Amino acid sequence: MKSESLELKAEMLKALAHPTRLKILEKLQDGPCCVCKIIPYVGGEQSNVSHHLAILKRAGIVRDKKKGKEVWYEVCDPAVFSLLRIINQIILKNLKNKQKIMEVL
Amino acid sequence: MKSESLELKAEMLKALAHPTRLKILEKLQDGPCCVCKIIPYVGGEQSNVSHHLAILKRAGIVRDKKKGKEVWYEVCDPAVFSLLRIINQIILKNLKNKQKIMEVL
DNA sequence: GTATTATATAAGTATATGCTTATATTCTTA
DNA sequence: TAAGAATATAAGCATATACTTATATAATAC
Repeated sequence: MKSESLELKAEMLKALAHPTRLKILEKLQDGPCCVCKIIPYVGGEQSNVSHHLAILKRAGIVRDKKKGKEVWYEVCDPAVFSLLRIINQIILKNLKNKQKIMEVL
Repeated sequence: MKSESLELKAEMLKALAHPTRLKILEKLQDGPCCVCKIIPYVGGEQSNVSHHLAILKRAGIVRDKKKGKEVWYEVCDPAVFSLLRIINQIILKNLKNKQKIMEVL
């Protein structure tokens, strides 16, 4: 992969780097979901959620499908959940290390 | 993990979500490295690189160690590289899917 | 055709982020 | 002690991001 791929990587990471968007992905982990269900799950304004969904879609993380008045979203590549699990591990390890340092002091 | 962990996750992802910082991590993949080596590798102003290193450090992604006038940085948890590999996969898959769609059109 | 529903998009505003220039701090050497 | 090297931090400014309110668009029902 070429050096401009750093830009692509940064773009995708930036698309993931927001609690509301992570919350959306949390919901989509169970499978495709209608916006009408995502909004109450996530909380916040409809337009805000819609905007966050657009960011995820533009980044290629989710895709949408219209069904009548409804729009359903699903994750494009489940590998994104593996990624989030690694983040979990790193954070847990960080917290444990911080605890250890506190015990030494 | 509790729901405030979404904030922690977003924070860490945000710390990763910049091409300069990804470039730094690329350098640190080979092992600990002095700032004096990171700066020319990454390019850009010394102060800018220093600032990016501070962001990575604050996020718990890297740690530093002073050696005389020099400061050496290393990655705290190599799992971050696994994370970056997954990002690679996702992006590659996206590009391939885009290619397929182009062929259909 | 009108009204309602579901959702995307626009516009405005506050805050965050990123880069550059300048400066501060620490360490080493002569 | 002064000078130079290495790096962190401050300040200023431009741009990006995030949220709210308002509006546009498409689908459905009557």
